[in-house]
Amino acid sequence: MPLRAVRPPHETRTRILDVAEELFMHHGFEATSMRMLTAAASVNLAAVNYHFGSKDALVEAVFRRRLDPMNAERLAELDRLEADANGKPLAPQAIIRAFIRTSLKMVGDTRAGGRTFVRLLGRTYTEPAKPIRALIGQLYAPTTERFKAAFMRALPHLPREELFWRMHFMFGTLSYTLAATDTVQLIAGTKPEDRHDARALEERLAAFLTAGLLAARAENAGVKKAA
Amino acid sequence: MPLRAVRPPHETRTRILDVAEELFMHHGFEATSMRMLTAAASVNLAAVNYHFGSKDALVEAVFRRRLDPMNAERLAELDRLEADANGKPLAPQAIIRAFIRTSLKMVGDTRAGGRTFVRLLGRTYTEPAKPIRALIGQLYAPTTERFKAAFMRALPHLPREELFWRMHFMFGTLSYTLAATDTVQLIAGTKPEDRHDARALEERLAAFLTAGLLAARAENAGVKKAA
DNA sequence: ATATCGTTCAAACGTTCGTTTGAATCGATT
DNA sequence: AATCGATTCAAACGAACGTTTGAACGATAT
Repeated sequence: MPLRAVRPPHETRTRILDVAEELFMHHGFEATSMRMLTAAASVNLAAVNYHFGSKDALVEAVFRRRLDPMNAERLAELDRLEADANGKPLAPQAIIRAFIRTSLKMVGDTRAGGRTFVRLLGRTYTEPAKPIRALIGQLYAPTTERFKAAFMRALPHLPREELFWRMHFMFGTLSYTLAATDTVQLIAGTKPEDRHDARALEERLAAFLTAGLLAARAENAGVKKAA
Repeated sequence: MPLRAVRPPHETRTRILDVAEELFMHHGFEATSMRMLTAAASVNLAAVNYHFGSKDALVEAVFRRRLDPMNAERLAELDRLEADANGKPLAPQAIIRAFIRTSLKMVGDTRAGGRTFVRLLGRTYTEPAKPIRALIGQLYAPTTERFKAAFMRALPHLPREELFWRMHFMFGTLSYTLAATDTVQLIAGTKPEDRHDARALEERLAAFLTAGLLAARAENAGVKKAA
């Protein structure tokens, strides 16, 4: 007779979420079938539909579980910075660090599965499946608005349009870094143990992004024109 | 009696490639079925397997068709710069422009479908499907090696490890920009007509990337420490 | 003990997938 | 006009997909 394991409440739910996070990251949403997912989680095939309703709803649940706390933490860090500043504009790099630190912290966090998620997230920004992107945009909107406002106060002389683009670039660099850090090795040469060191990565990224954000507007001075 | 259209040689092949590029971009690889693909291309369901062998082989063909000329053009531009420089190291921004210009030119090119491809490409870097990524890395390897060498000559005092990371960041910014320019609007505010202006985009990107590449190594000077 | 509620289970549902098949049709060559 | 290789066609293949079903189960409360 088969043993039925005694499980704490919601054990099945969270195990499905954990495994889904992992498999979605490694194979993508579509390529992850309910059968391989439930098998890997050691739950019955029908468990996903019972607990979440559908596969799509599971995808949404995977994102919601992590994204809300993440953005809350980002906003809390920004709140703290602004409280300390007593109404003065913040240093641009401090804002940048407040934004990227939360993500990078999770890169180093192998145990809780945060690393898997943050990679999944970085990849999903550029994914075509529309309802997922819409959800993410919606969950992110309040956070990006707050950071946009902080940057505008910190850089009053930078034209808004230019700021929007540079935020776009910064966001791209971050999400690509999160998504591709150990899947893409187009530029070989980085030491593997280095790639997951959140502290070192924050330094590198903060330096790069701050310089980019504060860059002088482009002119062709000193650049030999090609063609 | 049904008319059979008279087609130039390889018409079917190229039409499949064009439609595949488009559909892969909009829905992803897995979500694009052979049936919708062949229907959109107005060819028989069996045509893909006849001309390409399998769906995977079609994906590979889609990338090969565009990637080889793209990288050839990049290398030609770098060759030209180096010939003009007479052995002197190049200006970093000139190298950056040589790399990004080819991609950005295609963003503006709606007619030939280059824009669709370059978005597809940008997205695929972070995709999990392994054989595709391996193929792209392999097709890109000679190009990135040449550019890496050019950067090393241009920036002899930048530690190699730091250079590798910054190339990684630059690459990420570019590919995210290509992939997400009109699919993600996390940072609202950019004028839509602006997003496809290759010339303006090159200026913005070149300014951002050059500053990032040349950034001073990170120290915490002037940054109020949080926590 | 019995009823109840949330959960798990094996089995099956209809649909869609990528691929294969063998005949029909085309244009070019004898 | 007959032949031949290349291409297109309609139809079918087995496999895998997400989801549904109804019974079995376990713990808790009556």
